[in-house]
Amino acid sequence: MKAPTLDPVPPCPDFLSRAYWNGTIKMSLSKFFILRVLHDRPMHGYEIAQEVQRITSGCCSPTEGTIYPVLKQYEEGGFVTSRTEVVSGRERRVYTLTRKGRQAFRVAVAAWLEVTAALLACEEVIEP
Amino acid sequence: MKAPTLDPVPPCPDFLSRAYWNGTIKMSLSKFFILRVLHDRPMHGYEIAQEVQRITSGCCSPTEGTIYPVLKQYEEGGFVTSRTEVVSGRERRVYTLTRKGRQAFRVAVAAWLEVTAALLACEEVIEP
DNA sequence: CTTGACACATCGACCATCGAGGTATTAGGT
DNA sequence: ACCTAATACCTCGATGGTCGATGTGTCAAG
Repeated sequence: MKAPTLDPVPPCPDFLSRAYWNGTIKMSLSKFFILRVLHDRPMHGYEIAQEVQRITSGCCSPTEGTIYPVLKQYEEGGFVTSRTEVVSGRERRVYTLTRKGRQAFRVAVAAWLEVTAALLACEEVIEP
Repeated sequence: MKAPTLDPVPPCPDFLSRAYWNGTIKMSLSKFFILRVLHDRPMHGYEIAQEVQRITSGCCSPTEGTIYPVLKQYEEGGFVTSRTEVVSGRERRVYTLTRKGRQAFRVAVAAWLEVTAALLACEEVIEP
């Protein structure tokens, strides 16, 4: 009841659309920006999503399907700790970045900055 | 004859290692940088790999398993054209960026530049 | 005559993300 | 009273990008 066409080799995406590039860009940034916003202050999952969207000007907006598994992974590895809070009757799980989490963030930033240099250089290539 | 351990939920990667972050960073950049190097001049697959590695200071080094499927996709969509050359007895397939390919590159650069701003801001967060 | 660089190609696996679906509570509008 | 939207959490399947292994072949150097 879905696709009559079955594509073992999917066709060409729309490389001309901004949506395509935004999509692929997101692919490695969510994990990074989750560390980024927790670096400022402890937050709960829902808040993290909004905050990431805000600081990236909407360019990067991880969904809940992304955030909660990642937070679980981070907690498993000791990069964040979590505690349960009750705010006006509602329960929420607040995540705090650990010392180890800050270290990880520093490594991530270093890695990204190197690529950023190459990225910025691309701007000049376009209109010489 | 392989893994005795079977992980439906894989454990925590090493978020402290540069290798991890380089790995995830690569995940959306190869397609981008392939356009980038072809923007300079026509190249063949092998050369593209080396050139991408060079301009990204080794940070991004797409393998052949990445490059050839991507080139095929680009050609399908009319973003590159290819012709066969024979250089000192060896055959090679040389790829040229089309007008449409240049357009796609411009869209991609615009998308990346927006994120880059948020990325650069992260540097200042670390040591206030 | 063997080794390593060049050059192309394919395949299975892995991992990050999304979107859809599910469960609850609270606040506000009518 | 009732319904809806926003808050808040969680899980699952599908999609898509990349890697590493594997295979084929040519050429140059030792």
